[in-house]
Amino acid sequence: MIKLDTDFYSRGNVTEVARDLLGKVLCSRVGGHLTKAIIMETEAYAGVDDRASHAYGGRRTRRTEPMYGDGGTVYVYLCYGIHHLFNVVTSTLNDPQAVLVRAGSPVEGIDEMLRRRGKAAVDETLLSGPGSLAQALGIRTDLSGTSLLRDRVWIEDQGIGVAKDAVRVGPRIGVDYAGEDATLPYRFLIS
DNA sequence: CGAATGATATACT
DNA sequence: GTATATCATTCGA
Repeated sequence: MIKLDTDFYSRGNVTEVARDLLGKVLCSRVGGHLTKAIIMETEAYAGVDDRASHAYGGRRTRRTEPMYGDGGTVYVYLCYGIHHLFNVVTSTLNDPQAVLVRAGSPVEGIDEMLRRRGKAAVDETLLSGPGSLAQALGIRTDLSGTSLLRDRVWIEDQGIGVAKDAVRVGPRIGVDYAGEDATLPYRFLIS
């Protein structure tokens, strides 16, 4: 049970980090509740050259500021007015690369996840979809800009192995507006 | 399949 | 400062 550190996040290769995050355990301690989930699906957002990224072309606003932080910074933002999307900043200062966590598998604090999601029993939709995942773990925009090296949100390596042929790669979801960059194989998921 | 939803970015006054 | 188009989605038919 090892908390991932800066070396993991700051490798400077987003797609590699996105791939390696599969099988890791995303943990949060919010409102006194501990929740943990195995990461099942990720997407890489490759900085200023990626049209799907908020930081495309070096755009820099108050919302995207955390993306320009050091590796291991948390970037949470609101989409469609409702959904909180959880991202992990990879790479180093002023190199805005990030990994979006899209889906997970519940490990701990399941009762609390159910309560936050308004569900009575675990089903496959509990942690599927970036908005749902963030909601179940209690992740909201107030966590944006915090560090994964602290104790509110972090990621552990519990030694869960992911076979190479169990990883599926494909184009990212919901980024049609990004033109050619929408077809890049930046999406990773465990089948 | 289609509507809801509200913070944010951008272009104005 | 104010207005409006936009959006890395979800849920209910």
